[in-house]
Amino acid sequence: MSKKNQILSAALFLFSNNEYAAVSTIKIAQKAKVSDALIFKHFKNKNNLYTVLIEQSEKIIKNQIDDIKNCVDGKSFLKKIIEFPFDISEENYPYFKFYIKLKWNQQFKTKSIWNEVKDQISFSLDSLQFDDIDKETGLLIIILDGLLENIILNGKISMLQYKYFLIHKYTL
Amino acid sequence: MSKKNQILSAALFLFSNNEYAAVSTIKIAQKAKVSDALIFKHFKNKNNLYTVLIEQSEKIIKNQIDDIKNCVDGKSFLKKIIEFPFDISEENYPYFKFYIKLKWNQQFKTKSIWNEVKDQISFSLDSLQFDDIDKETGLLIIILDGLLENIILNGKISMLQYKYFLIHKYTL
Amino acid sequence: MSKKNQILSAALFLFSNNEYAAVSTIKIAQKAKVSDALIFKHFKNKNNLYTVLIEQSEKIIKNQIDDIKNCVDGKSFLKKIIEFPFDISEENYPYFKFYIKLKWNQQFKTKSIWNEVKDQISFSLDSLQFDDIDKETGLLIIILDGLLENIILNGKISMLQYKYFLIHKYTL
Amino acid sequence: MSKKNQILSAALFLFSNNEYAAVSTIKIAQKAKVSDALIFKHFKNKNNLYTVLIEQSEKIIKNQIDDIKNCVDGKSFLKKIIEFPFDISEENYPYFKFYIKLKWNQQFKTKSIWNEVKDQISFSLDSLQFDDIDKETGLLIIILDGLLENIILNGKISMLQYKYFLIHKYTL
DNA sequence: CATGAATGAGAATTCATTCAT
DNA sequence: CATGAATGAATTCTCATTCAT
Repeated sequence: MSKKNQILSAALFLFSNNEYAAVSTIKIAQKAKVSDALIFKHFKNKNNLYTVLIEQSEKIIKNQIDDIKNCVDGKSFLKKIIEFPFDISEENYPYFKFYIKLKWNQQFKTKSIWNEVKDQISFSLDSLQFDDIDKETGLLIIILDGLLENIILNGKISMLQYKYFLIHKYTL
Repeated sequence: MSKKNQILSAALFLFSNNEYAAVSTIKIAQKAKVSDALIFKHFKNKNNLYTVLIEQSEKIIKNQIDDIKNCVDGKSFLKKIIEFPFDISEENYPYFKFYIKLKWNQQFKTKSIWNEVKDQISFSLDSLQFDDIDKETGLLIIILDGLLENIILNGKISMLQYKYFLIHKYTL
Repeated sequence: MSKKNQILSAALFLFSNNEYAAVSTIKIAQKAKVSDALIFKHFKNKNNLYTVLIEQSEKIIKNQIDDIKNCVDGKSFLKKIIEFPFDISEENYPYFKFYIKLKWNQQFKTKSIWNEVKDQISFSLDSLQFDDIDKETGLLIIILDGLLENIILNGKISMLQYKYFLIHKYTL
Repeated sequence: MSKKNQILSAALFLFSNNEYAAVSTIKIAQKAKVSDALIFKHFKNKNNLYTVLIEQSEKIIKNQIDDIKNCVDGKSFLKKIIEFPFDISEENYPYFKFYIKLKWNQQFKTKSIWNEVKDQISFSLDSLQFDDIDKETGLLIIILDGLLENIILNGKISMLQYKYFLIHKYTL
């Protein structure tokens, strides 16, 4: 792994578990086994490193979401989307944790993770004869958000029951 | 308002909108129109001030929840609990924002806001002939959590539609 | 004991065991079981309290020395002066400790404890047929200083042997 | 001189003339013509800088003492040891002043400067037919301590007379 | 590409002191 | 006489960042 990637990886881990201000560049450098000056060779400043991580996370999350977008059938798409929070590889947890936590930070405007699939969710729910598609869509997103957050924070085991429960509830 | 309360109030506002480390005691003092030394007369240190705010928030949130606990009828209780996030007085938003955000902080173990009413939710759902009470309860709590978080972060207006939608969905 | 004396007593104890700057007025007040504001009612400022203690110590030490000055006989006076460091009441140790330590503090010019009896020492040594009275006097004072300092710092027990040794050495 | 040594040197000078707490890191930095942050790059904290100085002083004092230890003849060794306080190079005064003053500080246990030569003093006094070697040794050390302290605090000039006086007294 | 040395700005905290009561 | 509330100044220490090598 290149030193730049060592820095990114260390920073991601630290930022995902700690506040921005609580993660000093020195700590990042130490965790990355790199001199602290090197951080400023690769990134304009701490904030820029943070921004790069945001972009990286966005990209990785988007990629994961894209994997289920090609599902044309409504039922199987909904099943996929409900399973999504449970199927995230644990090595990607930091990206999600980091990104989701961002919503509490006023300075960064982040988009909802589900933005890209919102329409497809609506479409699928429609095909399943749901009324009030907009609200059903919004509700499902709220649920997905909750599942994901719980999994990221506490692990997937305790949440697994809800996967089957929801699949059954939506008759998928 | 006593100077101690000025400090608490300023700190709550700042902490609810910013990271712990990003809120300096000087900023708190300035917002509270008080010398920063005074903070340390009233609180052992910054962390103690933070802890006091956690306890205060816990108490205030608990009080609000308690207000709906005396509702004996299942249907009206569920209605109340769904309306709860929408009925929070805006002046209490900082307490909720502050407290809910805490879940991202590893050092502080916080309880779920709904802990105190979880049993009553189960009981009420049972009385409404729901199957799989445990999971229905968990799901509803996930939804409530999502509603609350959205309201706290973005205001209640955009979420209002979900209040009526859920009341209707649960046939209350 | 008056509160003023409580302050003086607490301050003496603390100053005798710690540096000036390491003894905060708050600690003095706590030890004296008094509010810290009271210190400034009785003393203009911390430095003044310190100065008062210097004067007090000087007086007490002078009083103790005076007790042996009335000894007219050379031999018995020398015996008395050698015994002096061993005869100090332990409750007066703080005064001595406090005062002797002062010599390391550039801002305060303190006189030697033996100043008042220097002439009498010379006189007594002369009566015992010593040559080079001035230097013998200076040497004895160096020895007395050393004894006293050791006793104050480590207790008298380990030094007791030197009392008899010196009395014998000076054939008293 | 390296900046680290500038810091050590400035700190030694300041600490040897002032209390620990009265020597701020800023003053050290100013005297060393260095930013105060640099102090904390080279030393974990102020206390660590102090500790390093203690070790340095111990080493330097030990080295000076070692220089006279190789004197095998009793008489000439005693002469050397009596001359020792007068032969200290003035540029080393701060080390001695700093180290000797330490005995008033409860937190630091320091050894007597003469520890390393105590046996040799006993041995030499024995060879000169003194009785009660132990006490004679102790007494001489008290005298040496007194001489050294006076020299360090007030300069050697006024004490010089005692050098010749003692050499004569011990018939060296 | 990589680092060690260096620093200015800012953080939390302590302290001596004042003042109203 | 005694205290609680309040503060400005100072202190130790951390941090993001720069620069020479």
